[in-house]
Amino acid sequence: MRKILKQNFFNRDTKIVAKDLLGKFIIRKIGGKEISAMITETEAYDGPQDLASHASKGRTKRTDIMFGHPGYFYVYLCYGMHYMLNVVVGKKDYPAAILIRGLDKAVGPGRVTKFIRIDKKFNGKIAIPKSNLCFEDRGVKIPKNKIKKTPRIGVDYSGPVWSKKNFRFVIKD
DNA sequence: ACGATGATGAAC
DNA sequence: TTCATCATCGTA
Repeated sequence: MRKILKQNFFNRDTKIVAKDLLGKFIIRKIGGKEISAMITETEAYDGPQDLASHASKGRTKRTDIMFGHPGYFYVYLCYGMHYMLNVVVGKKDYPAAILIRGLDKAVGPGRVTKFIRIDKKFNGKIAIPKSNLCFEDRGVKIPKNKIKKTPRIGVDYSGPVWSKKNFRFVIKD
């Protein structure tokens, strides 16, 4: 019996969900085949005040998805060549999302989307079992002392407060 | 160390 | 309509 993560998994505190996603598997169905990999690195983008988050610009056509219901994907193009895969968390009207930065088979957010073949068509889609992109709990538990917290990558522009927050979560080793 | 490459948001 | 900027990566 497979345990695909339900929408309520994402309707919790951003940092808790970011930590809990470590050790979970991302499932990508292409045709009859399935690609899966364990999540090893995440980053939290939490709330309208977070200057590193696109949502700090307010509600725009781009950020609208982050203000919506949890469990939806936010995918956008960065540096003109890499798609970033995020999943929206928290209750409706509270803008927050988690960036999937690394898998056991692909390290770096641009490589992640290349590896599981994500593009902007996934923006606004929901992570449910029948979707061709969702998350699964395979019973892997990551003990607390195996989780490393660090500042987020590539967000120096967000100022001394937000760029220094330990919102990045990595499995050690 | 740096260039590729395009969507976004803000200013004009 | 134009402009600076960017949640990165591969090559050097």
